[in-house]
Amino acid sequence: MTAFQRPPTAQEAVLVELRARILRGELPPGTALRQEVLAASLGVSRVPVREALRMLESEGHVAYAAHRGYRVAELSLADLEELYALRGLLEDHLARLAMARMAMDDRARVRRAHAELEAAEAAAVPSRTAPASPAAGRRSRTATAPAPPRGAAPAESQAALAAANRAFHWAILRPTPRAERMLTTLWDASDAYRARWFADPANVARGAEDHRAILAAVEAGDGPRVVSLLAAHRDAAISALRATLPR
Amino acid sequence: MTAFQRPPTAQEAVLVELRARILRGELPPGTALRQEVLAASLGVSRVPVREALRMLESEGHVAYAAHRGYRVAELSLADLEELYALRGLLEDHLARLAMARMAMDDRARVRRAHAELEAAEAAAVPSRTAPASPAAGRRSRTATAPAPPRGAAPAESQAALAAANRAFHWAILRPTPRAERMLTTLWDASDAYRARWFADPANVARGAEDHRAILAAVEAGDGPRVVSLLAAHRDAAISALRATLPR
DNA sequence: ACGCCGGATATTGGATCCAATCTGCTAGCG
DNA sequence: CGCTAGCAGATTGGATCCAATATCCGGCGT
Repeated sequence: MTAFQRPPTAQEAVLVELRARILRGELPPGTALRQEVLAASLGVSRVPVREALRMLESEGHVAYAAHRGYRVAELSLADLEELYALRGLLEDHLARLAMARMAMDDRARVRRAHAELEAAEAAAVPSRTAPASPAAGRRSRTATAPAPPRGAAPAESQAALAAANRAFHWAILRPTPRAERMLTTLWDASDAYRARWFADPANVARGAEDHRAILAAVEAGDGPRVVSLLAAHRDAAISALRATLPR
Repeated sequence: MTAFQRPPTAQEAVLVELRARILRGELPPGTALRQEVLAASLGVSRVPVREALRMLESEGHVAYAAHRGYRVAELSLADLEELYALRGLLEDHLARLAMARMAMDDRARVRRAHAELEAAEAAAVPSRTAPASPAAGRRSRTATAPAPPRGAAPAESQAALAAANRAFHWAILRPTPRAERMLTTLWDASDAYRARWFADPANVARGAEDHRAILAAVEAGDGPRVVSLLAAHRDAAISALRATLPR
């Protein structure tokens, strides 16, 4: 019954859709983004596309060169390291703060978020129909969506997993508005790569274990342990991501 | 001989100019930004103005409501507190890191930055021709520049002071790229208010003292002291800013 | 008298059209 | 034979025009 949350403006719609496509890993890093093509593909003129691209640039999702257009931002190794250093700094701080003031209903919220996360994790590993990636070849690096993995589930269930994962962490950290903006930026920056990583069920399973341990520590009210488990969780992620980077 | 660094695109020029006007304190927080007016005032059409405004929105300098336009962002008390909490977190970290690896020529850079800062501070307090603010009245809150303080210097010498101040802190902290983006955002958020604060020579003088003490600690290689002096410096700023806020 | 409804105006959002810039290719010259 | 100049196509940037939405104000009904 929730009437369509239709964005009141086309740019907004374009922005949301493009951001989603980038973070999901369609439109992989490096892809050139032709305004005309995107406009056609979304059924609007080039103007709202341009404005959405500008915003994506400010958000760091696309790189821009004057008169040469936009392309999906790529992640350098140095950038990855810095990203996680900053995440560590912020998340440690937030986790300590949050654990110090964690009340009963906060704990309940974390538990609920974890329940949904487990559901999403289960949904993302249903069939073993995800072998090695289908020899991606050197296809033209342009805005053609790279054919979602066969089967119905993956595309959206992975997006759901990413969302549930983030919600779980957010429930623990309870970031204040500006901190949330920063954290979102930092998480987003690696989402396109993480999408690939989450494609392997084994990785999802390992993450799930981490999450259960973290939940337990939260329930126990063991702040320092939560902090260190989160740090370990990030460390696992960073070394995994290193492998998916160009070289 | 440095040929004009003319931006290759009008949006860029508009972006830079509008941002400067906002951070300088012309276009005070809350001002409504009419696209038509800005476009005329800058000699371009509305299109580049719109795109610049979008970027300023992503940067947090202006607030946007669909179909209702843009206005210069205002700072709430809660926002101010969070701002400085995050600055503290980041700057403590960066300062510790930087002091641990500070080499001789880094120190020289800090010294140079401080010399320029002192010059800027001196230039910003030349004449005592800055009494109480001229009863601002309730003028229509629209994009009319609020008549720069009389005399030739203030407008640009204050901008120079702000720049030199930032350069000094940057020289100490040496932020990595993403950290710099974050810090810039955090500093920018209060610049419009700080502009008012810096209008009073007494405040500039107090800041100058802080800076000298900080420089001394840097030269002495006393990391912990640098960190604590920087913290005190921020504390002074935050309590000063609190006073300039709406209520 | 108060509140709701409807139209006029101003302002923003979007589409189309034109101009400026870049890329790649081809031809001409050293 | 390699390099540079310049031309053609493609793509982005900007301006003008039109549509959609919000605000403001006056009139009507209860």
